[in-house]
Amino acid sequence: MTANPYRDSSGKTLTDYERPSVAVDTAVLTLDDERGLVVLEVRRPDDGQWSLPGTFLHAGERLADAVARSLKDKANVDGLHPRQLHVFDDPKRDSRGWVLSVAHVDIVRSERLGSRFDGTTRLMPAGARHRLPHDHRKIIKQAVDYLRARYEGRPDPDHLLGDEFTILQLRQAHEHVAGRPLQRDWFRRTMEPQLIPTGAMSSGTRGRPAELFRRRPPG
Amino acid sequence: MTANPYRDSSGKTLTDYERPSVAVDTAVLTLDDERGLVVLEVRRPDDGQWSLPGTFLHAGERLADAVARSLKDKANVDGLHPRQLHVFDDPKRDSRGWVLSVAHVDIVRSERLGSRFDGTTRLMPAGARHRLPHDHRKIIKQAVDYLRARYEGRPDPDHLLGDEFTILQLRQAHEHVAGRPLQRDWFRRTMEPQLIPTGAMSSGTRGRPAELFRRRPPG
DNA sequence: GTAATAGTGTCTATCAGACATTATAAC
DNA sequence: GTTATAATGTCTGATAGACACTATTAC
Repeated sequence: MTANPYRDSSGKTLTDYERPSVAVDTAVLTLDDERGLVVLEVRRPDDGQWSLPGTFLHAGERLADAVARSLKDKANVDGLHPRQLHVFDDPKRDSRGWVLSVAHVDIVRSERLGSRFDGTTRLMPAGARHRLPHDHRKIIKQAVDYLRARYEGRPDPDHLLGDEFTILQLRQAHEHVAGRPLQRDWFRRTMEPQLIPTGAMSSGTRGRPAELFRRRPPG
Repeated sequence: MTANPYRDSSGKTLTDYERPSVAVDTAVLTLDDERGLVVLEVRRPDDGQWSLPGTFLHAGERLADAVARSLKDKANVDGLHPRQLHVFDDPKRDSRGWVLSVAHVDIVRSERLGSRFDGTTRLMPAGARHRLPHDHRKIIKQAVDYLRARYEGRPDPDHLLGDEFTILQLRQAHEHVAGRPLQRDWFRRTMEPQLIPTGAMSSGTRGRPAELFRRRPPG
């Protein structure tokens, strides 16, 4: 028996199967000085419901490209590098039909969201218990869990800070991600081996100026 | 404006979009006394190629159900509880067309694979570098990484052993998953608080009989 | 008896956590 | 000078890792 690339092993062609629509939904997080971790939400034009930005996958499109497109179209945000979290596959989860949704996460400097639309986007605390459609609350929880694990022990892997920063700035970013205060001495001692001092000093601060560091390239 | 549940925000209906086929592929792992972690492979009837068992998602089907169906049909194995790993989404990854594949992992006692088909299934070491289609090597690597993280510090969470076992049996199972020897004293001391002694003893062994334990219910 | 494995005791090096001290800026 | 923050030093309690010793079986 020769292989027919357009048939699977049961002999059916691909189009013999009904196929699901595939969507992407993305939790875009950033830090807010007062509120800590906040998540980007967009208002749907049809029913006014706030939700995570998402879209249907277009023909032949990569998931990451669909995420980028949805963020550009619905929030006017670009340049992100989303990572997959989970596929939500309950056939009844979307009233519009059979829709699989691949949840994604990314976190960016808040300035990267400066271009976002005014009236149709907002930033809400990641822990807020307000109304969201479908599985979006679960997505946010998974996104936060993912980031907390990712940030443990590594100096700001997603560049929430610029290339140079003081250890205080680094610790405050990590505390916002972790959602709890971190021990000052221990934080410095675990991070410093992974940093390179620049020699330059911070200025305009209250007490003794702090040294500026940059991330040590892994390896 | 009222919401139309059968249109998305751009006004297209769901059927206006081309949809991908969605497949599942599963790395089913078990322990082999000699070879350590081994993975279940099936031979495709059309071209004789060995690969991870997989199938296309049927209309309205859950991913976990498709995994269960593929394992029953292609390997005569059932009763598994697969977990998602990753979606492979390269539009050109499958020569038969546009196919997204959701990779899954599970690990079971080897007796659970006792019913598997003779000529069309085999167990191969998870680290073997033999030829596999598509992204199946990546799936196995992710599966092993997932299980190693899952087994760290917890006594056999996926019940590779029965309800009762000695600490030696437990350590050997963990060593096979970890792919390296584990320290005897430390292993006992971290595991024992998570175990309940049954009072019964192992018998028929070489040296002093070992006490049998069962897992302590979490909490 | 010997060999083999189970289980326990103890020492050490490491490290998270806490606290104290010194250094250097703004005011 | 005082106040605030940075940076460093030191102590302590917990624990991974190593080793030794005792206990109990098969042979």
